[in-house]
Amino acid sequence: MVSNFRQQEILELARKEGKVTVDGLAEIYDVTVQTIRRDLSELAETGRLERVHGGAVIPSGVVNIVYNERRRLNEDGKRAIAAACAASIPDGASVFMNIGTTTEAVARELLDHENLLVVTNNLNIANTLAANHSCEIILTGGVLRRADGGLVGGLTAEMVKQFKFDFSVLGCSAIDEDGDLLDFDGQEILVSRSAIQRSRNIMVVADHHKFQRKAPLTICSLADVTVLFTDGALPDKLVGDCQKWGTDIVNV
Amino acid sequence: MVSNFRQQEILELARKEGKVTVDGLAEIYDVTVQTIRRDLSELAETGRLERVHGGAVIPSGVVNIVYNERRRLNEDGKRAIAAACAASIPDGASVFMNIGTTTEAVARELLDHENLLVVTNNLNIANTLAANHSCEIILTGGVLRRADGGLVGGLTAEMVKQFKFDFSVLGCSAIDEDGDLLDFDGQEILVSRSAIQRSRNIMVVADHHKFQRKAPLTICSLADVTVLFTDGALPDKLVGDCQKWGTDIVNV
DNA sequence: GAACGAATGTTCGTATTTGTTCGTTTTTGA
DNA sequence: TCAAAAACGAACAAATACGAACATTCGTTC
Repeated sequence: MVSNFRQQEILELARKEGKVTVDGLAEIYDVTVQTIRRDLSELAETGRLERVHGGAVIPSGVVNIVYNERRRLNEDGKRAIAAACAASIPDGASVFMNIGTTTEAVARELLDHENLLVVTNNLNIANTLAANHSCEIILTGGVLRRADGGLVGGLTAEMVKQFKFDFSVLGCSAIDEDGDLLDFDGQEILVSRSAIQRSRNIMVVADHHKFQRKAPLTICSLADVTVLFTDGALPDKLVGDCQKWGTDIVNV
Repeated sequence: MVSNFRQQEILELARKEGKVTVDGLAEIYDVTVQTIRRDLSELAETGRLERVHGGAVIPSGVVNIVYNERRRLNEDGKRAIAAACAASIPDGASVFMNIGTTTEAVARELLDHENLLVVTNNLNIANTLAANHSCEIILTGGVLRRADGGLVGGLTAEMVKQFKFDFSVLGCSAIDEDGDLLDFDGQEILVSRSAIQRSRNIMVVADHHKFQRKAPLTICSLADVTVLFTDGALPDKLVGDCQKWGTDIVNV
């Protein structure tokens, strides 16, 4: 589904060479760089190429473009949240981590921890933490979802139930004003709930955007959570509720 | 997600050479060392490289050095075997693939196939085939073994039993003169056997070195196999046996 | 042949990347 | 252990690439 003959050829060229340049293509086809940019933008939008400064390369890896963009959203905030969360996980702990860009940030901050046991349904986290040699990594089985590197399917929740964790590090799609953790994905909710059941400490990582979003399904309430790590002010009412519930809030 | 051409190539170079130097790269790309430092910093930040004074090395990641060397052993032979094997797998097939450098080579040859369903306990295969967008990938759960990117543990075999495959693509540690497929790892044997039970066609990929090696545990006999793909002459006796058993031999 | 739409070219303000400089940190070798 | 050399990263300026908006060209349709 390319909108012109150039795009088809650009794709072939990129596959053969591994990359294409804006200037090079402009010369080949004798058009302006702007036209080539339009072609590359379209190809990148549909995920066929990955745009880089000066040209484009073949897309690599598990995860699609949208997710990568989401990963960049409030990157610094997520890193700060992740650092705080990682700091409160001691060496030797057993940890569950679910799907999400913020939990992935936590994984990166855990690279220097020692003797962790990490169970996850997130392929990206497994790939990241593989660099930490003292960390035992257990992947749940499931269908690989390219959208976010998640492993989904009925068996995942069952597998999680076999463990007992010191910590669950959970991300979610949204948190509403009542303090309910929300998500879009029904199966992922089952996984998160199983993890909550089997964990001594529930850590939720959520940047301030999550308080402005909505999602249809409830994972649990902040009342069930041990600590919430975030990077923005919560509504006053929620702060009060958390105090009542005994839910700690760490605001980085 | 790389932000420029260099980074992509730096990664490839690092994977090939095991390391890259700041000065060397600056010379190759005819840019200042500062620019290279920025590239390496970015790659290190996302965990793709590990920064060292004067350059960078590949992170001690999913797969250890020994395995990488094994992967290079008879690389061309394995690719030829893999190409033949992939050629006899039709689009739309359901396939199981186990741990092993040769099965990984098959995965690379399957990148252009369409609508495959691939079940595997090999993280490397999942990462490779993720680039094939029309391929559904199912990972078995299990403990990540860094030695070879395998997912091992009691649950893997159970999970495999839930499927029915058109093809199993199996590697093994050795094949002895009686035609028995051998392996070092007890759990992996259980996985392979489960796959064999549940597959309409068993394809074994094994380069000629496998006929000179020994391993303690038996997976099954070549009599149970549909096709053997290899790149060297088999002992005459074994050729005769295979004819008797109805096991095809494809010698590339 | 006039009206239209798609593709491309042109212009311009913005964003990103790169080179340069300089003070600090790490490595090396005595 | 100490000093020189090398490598490093931060900060700033220059060069380059970028995308949006608008103009132009060319083929179609009425």
